Amino acid sequence: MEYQSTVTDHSGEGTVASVLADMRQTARRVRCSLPTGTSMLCGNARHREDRAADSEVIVGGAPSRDIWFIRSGILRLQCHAYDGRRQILSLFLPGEVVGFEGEFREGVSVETVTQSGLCRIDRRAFDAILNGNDELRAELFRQKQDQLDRLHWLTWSLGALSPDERFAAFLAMSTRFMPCDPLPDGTTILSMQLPRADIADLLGTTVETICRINRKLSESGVIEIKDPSHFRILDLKQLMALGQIEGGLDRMVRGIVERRSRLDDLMGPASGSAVCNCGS
Amino acid sequence: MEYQSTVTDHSGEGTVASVLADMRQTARRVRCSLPTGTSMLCGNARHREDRAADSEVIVGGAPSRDIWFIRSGILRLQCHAYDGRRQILSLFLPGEVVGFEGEFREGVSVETVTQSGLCRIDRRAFDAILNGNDELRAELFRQKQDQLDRLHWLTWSLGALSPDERFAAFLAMSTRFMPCDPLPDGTTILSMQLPRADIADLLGTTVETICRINRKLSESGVIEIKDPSHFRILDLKQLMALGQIEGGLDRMVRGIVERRSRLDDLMGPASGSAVCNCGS
DNA sequence: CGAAGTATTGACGGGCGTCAATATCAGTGG
DNA sequence: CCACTGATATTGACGCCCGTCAATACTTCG
Repeated sequence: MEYQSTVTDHSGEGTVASVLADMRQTARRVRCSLPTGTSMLCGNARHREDRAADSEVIVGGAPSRDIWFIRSGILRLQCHAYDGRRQILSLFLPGEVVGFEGEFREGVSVETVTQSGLCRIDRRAFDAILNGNDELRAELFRQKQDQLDRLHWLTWSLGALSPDERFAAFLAMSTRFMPCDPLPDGTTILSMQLPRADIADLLGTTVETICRINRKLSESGVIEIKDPSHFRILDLKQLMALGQIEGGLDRMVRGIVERRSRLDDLMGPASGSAVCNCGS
Repeated sequence: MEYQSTVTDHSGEGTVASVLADMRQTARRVRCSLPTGTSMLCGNARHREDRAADSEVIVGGAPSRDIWFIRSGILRLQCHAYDGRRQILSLFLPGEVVGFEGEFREGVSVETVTQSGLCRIDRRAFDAILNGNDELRAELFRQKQDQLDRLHWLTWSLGALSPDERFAAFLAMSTRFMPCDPLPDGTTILSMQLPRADIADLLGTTVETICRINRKLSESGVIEIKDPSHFRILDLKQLMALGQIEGGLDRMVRGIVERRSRLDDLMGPASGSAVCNCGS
C-alpha cells in the first residue's frame, strides 16, 4: 500500500485561475484534435504522480478533494467484504477521469493494477474548468457512459454467462485495450497486464478456474500460451463467439480506442500507456 | 408486449415553454418539500401513461426523444442475448427518472415489471427545464448516483456472493422499497412484487434455486411463506447477516425511501406507488 | 541458495443448473 | 358449478461444473 510518489510541484497551484491559464496555454502549445481541457489535464508535469502497482488511489466513504486523470496504467474499482472476498467492478484506462462522480460508497475503492502515471486535480478547480469548457464536459459525459456500459457488460456476464464464456469475452476485449503485437500471419500477441488474481476477481471466479480455462483454450487451438502473461490469439472470431459477443468488438469497447490514440498522439507512444497495435 | 395506454392529452404540449409554465403553476399549487421540478413532472395528467406488466418502455440502440418519470410501479433494466438468456441489471422505482442518460446500448431495454404509471417527457423540454432548475438537476444527480450504487451492489453480489446470500440480501432490501405491513409483534409481511422469473434473472440464478432457497429460509425460521408473493419476515437481522449487509440497510437503499415518502406526500398513498410502511 | 510470490495441475465434493413431474391458481366458457 | 387451459410455483432426481484444498513448478527477489 505504500506508493512511490513523485510530485514535482504542488505549491498551491490548483486554483481555478491557474488551471484555467494552464488550459489556455496548453491549448495554444499542443496541436491535437482532442478537447483542449483534456490536453490541459496531462499537458504539464505539475500534480503528476507515479504510482506503483497495488497502490490505493481512492478509498470510498471518505470525502476527497481529488480527481484523477490517468495518463498511463490500469486502475481497478473494487469492493471488499469484511471476510476478504473481493470483486472488481470495473477497470479504468488511460485517458479516463476517475473520482469525479461524488463519493464512492464505503467498502468501494480504487487502486492501481499496474504501475501508473496519474495526475491529481482539485475538485473545485475541475468544476470551474468544466463550467467554461463544453468540449471537456461532453468528453466526461462520454466517459461516464462508456464506463456504465462496461459495468453493464460485467453485470450481464456475471449473471448470464459461464466462467469460460466470460474469460473468452474478456480476452477478446483485451486485444483492444491492452498492449498487443500483430504478427505477419494475422495473429497477435496479447500482453496481459492483469495478474491471475485480478482476472479472477473481475470475472467472479478463482485463479484455478482461470488457469484451467486458459489451458482448455490453448488445447482447442484458440490461443497459444507463450508465457503466463503473453497469449497468442490464434482465433479471435472463435473467442468472440465463445464470449457471446455478437455485436462486434468495437461496440464492447467503445471510446477506449479513440481515447488511447488521442492520448498517444499527445504524449507519444513511449509514455507508457497501454498501447494496442491490433488492427480493426 | 401490447400495452394499454391512457394518454389523456398529447396535442403538442411538450414544448419547452409550456412545460416551464407547468412547472411554475405546479410549484405554486402544490405544497410539498421536494424539488419543484419533480412536482411538475407528476403534477398534472398530461403525458401520463398507464402501462400493464411486461410492457416495453425503452428499447436500447434506438435513439428516443422520450424520458420517463415513474409515478408508480417497478421497471426493470435488462439485457438479452440472442439465445434467450436474460439478465436484469437494475430495478427502477417510483420517483425516479429513466432514459435521461443518452442511449441505452443495443440489447439493453427497459420494461415494466408490474403495472405502472409513467409520465412521458420530451427530452429537449426536459433539458431546458434542467438548465433553469438547479434543484431538479441536483435530484437527478442523486438519482444517478443511487442507481449506480445499486448496480455496484448487484455486480458485487453476482461475483462474490452465493445465490443464498444474494437472495437473503435482496429480501432484506425489499423491505425498504416494496409494500409491507408491520405486525404488532415486530415482524412484517412483505408483498413481493416480482415474479420468480424476475427475481431469478436479477440474481443470476434460476427459479428452481429461488424456490429452494425460499424453502430453506422458511425451514430455518428466518421467514414464513404466507403465499408465493407474501413473506413474513421473522428475523431481519439474520437475513441481513446472511446477505453480507454489514453497513446497515439504509446505506444499501439510499435515496429510495426519501423519494418514496416525498412522492406519497405529493400524490397520496392511494396513488398505487409501492408503499412500504416498515419502520426504520 | 533460500524465501516469497505467482502460476499451474490434480483430487475431491457440494452446490446449483437442467430436466421433468406435480401443485396451485386465474381466467374462460360451457 | 365444473371442466379446460395456461401461467406460475414448487418439489424431486440427476449430473457436472467449479470452488476448495493441496502439492508442485516457475520466477524474482534478497
